[in-house]
Amino acid sequence: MAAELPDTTYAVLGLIEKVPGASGYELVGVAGRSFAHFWPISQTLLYRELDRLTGLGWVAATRVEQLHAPSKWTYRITAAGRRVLADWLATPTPGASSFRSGVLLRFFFAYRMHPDQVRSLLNTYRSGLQTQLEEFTAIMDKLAAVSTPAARAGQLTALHGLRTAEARLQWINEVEAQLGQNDWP
Amino acid sequence: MAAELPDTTYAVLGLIEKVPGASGYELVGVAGRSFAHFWPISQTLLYRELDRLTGLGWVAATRVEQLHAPSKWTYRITAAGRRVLADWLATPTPGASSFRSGVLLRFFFAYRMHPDQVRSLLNTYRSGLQTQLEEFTAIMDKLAAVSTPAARAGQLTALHGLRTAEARLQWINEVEAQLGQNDWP
DNA sequence: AAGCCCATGTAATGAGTTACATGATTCG
DNA sequence: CGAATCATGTAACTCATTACATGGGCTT
Repeated sequence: MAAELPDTTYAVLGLIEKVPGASGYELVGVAGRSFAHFWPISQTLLYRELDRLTGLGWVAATRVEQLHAPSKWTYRITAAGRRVLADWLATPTPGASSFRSGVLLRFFFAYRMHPDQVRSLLNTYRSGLQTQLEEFTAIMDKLAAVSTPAARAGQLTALHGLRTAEARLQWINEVEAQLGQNDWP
Repeated sequence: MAAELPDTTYAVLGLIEKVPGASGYELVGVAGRSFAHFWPISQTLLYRELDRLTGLGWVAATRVEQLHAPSKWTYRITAAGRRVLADWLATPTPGASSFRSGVLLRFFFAYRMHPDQVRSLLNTYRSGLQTQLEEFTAIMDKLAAVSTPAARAGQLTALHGLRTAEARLQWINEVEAQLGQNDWP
């Protein structure tokens, strides 16, 4: 059995299936606007995965000359690629998820900080979450107009982010309530 | 200014301040049982950070010979270490957080899968979240008995995980309701 | 004797990032 | 002319993981 590939590889593969004939540059943009919220990747990495996928024969690259812009490579999924993508989608992998939060880490060690400092930490967190909330809401609104299955799925993943952000904003309120009662030190 | 250090370094530093005189081995255990939920680190990495921290003079290492167990190094935070820890805690870094979910990634591309397959994906997710929920609840219960500031902080970070898991379980229910109406294809 | 806990470490590899280079075209 | 967009890539680096090695003591 070949070495297991990272989920990032399949993420790019899935994106190519979803947006056929796109260039690497375009895929960077789409990735940034779609699954970046729960699976961020950098431009360099995406290009590397493109190389890997073509090497594996899971996608086919075609050179396209353009008149009013530089030439580019465009990508399409192959039959083999479609097969492995379906396999990967059907593979249950509960472990493949990671969450790292700098704010929470600080909060965990903030037990002897001044309450005001904790409050400011929470405010930083809150504004970040509020931004997320707006982003996810915007995505849902935008996709509400489209009635494709892909848009449905996108809407629901956005809803996941929305619900998560809401719950965490609620958590901040709970914590602040305790801070208010001088229940901290 | 020196190169910026990863948050992991400060995580270990904070742990040493919290558990003075612990050995590397013990710290691995404590880290796994405490902040691993929002900042997982491996054994090797923790040992590496220990080296770094002693090299920087932020912690002091002392050799301790034991009668019924192998000798060990124990660590204590220094005055300099306490200073940088306080600085780090006060530094707002909203960017330092990352979330990657294999389940969500699959869900995003699952728009042409059979509803039953999606359901099974959601069930995998649900059982993982339920496990988390129990873990966080257990932590909160255990810490409820302790009345130190550190335990308070630990309890509240556990609550963060709890609220997040609850919201996501709710999300699963929402999605399943839509699946039931054959609203998927 | 087998297996677990304590205790620390090496080696190899990989994923992912930032910073930068290049060059064309289009728009104000 | 300068800035933005399109388009791809190199280089260097670091964080982090997995797998493995070692060895003593304790327990069953």
